Amino acid sequence: MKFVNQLSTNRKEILTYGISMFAVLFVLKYLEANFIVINYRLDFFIGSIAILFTVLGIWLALHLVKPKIETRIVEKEVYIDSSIGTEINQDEIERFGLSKRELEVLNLMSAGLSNEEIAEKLFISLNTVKTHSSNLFVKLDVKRRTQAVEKGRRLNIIAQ
Amino acid sequence: MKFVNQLSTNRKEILTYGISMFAVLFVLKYLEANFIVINYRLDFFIGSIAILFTVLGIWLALHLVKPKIETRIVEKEVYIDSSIGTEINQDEIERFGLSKRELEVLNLMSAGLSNEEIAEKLFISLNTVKTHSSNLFVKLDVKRRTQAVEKGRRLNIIAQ
DNA sequence: GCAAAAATCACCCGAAAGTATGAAGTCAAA
DNA sequence: TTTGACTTCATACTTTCGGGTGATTTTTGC
Repeated sequence: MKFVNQLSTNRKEILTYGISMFAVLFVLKYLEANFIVINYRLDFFIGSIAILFTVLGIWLALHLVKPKIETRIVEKEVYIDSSIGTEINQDEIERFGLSKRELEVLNLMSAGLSNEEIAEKLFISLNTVKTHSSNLFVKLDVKRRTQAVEKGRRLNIIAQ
Repeated sequence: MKFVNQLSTNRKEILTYGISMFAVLFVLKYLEANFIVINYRLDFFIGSIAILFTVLGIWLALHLVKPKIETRIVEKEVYIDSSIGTEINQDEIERFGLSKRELEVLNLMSAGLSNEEIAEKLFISLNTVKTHSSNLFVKLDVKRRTQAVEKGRRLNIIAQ
């Protein structure tokens, strides 16, 4: 199928889906055995199933599709001062051993986003953002996000 | 729901989905009327419906999700005078009606200080710092200190 | 193929930040 | 003189941040 190559092999998602599907089918079997729904309103019943699994499919797709963009260190304008270079200092990034994700988090931090907003933007959970930022603080040897931003800006790690 | 805002209002897709859904339900009604499938293998039947609508849901999601805009790293080099960039914009300060104290707090914030540290530095209580920062956020129309710092920097309100 | 690094997520807990509200003193301008 | 902006502080409350820990999965380099 067309979308197969767009899907990642996230087993947890698939497992969750499988379990929910079996759970629903199990309930159906129960209902069938007890003649509660089946002889009463089959069309309504089928409709519910359809809607339910449509939602499930949508959920599945949205969680399995890999977000296309990974890195977006966007620099609309690079202001170049005649004396001081405003380019991003790759050496400093390596010196502090910052990962790609940590750098993304740092940049979004400097844009004033909360952890929650960063999580939404990067399609990851709030906890993960916390982990990244926590590691970032250790690596940069700072205590707060404002300090991290300040240091990152000073070292030209952040897109100005 | 969470994914709603990720969806575009593509009416053609929705229409197609609606039509297919009704078509399937129509077929079901036919089968029901003719007692072909219903009494035979309901579980298999339901399973098919589930799979069918799951696929439909996946298809729907994949076609409704807004294509992520690929952001290119366009480096537009803008040469500027070193004097202009570092000058504090007094007009902007007045435009937002920032007081002297609020400005001090903002500057210390941008240096990465905590409210506690700002309080010590300015010889005022923590509560007062909170009041100043709170008023500052209202005036700058921001929600967080990081946002305030970002905006302040962008408007050249903060000493670089 | 396997070990290391990176990325993901969860839970708990305390600290810091931020909101809301009220109040009181200073000081300049109307 | 009184009005209004500024500064100061407090209490109570909610939200967000950050530390610590542990775990799984994915990616990557050898």
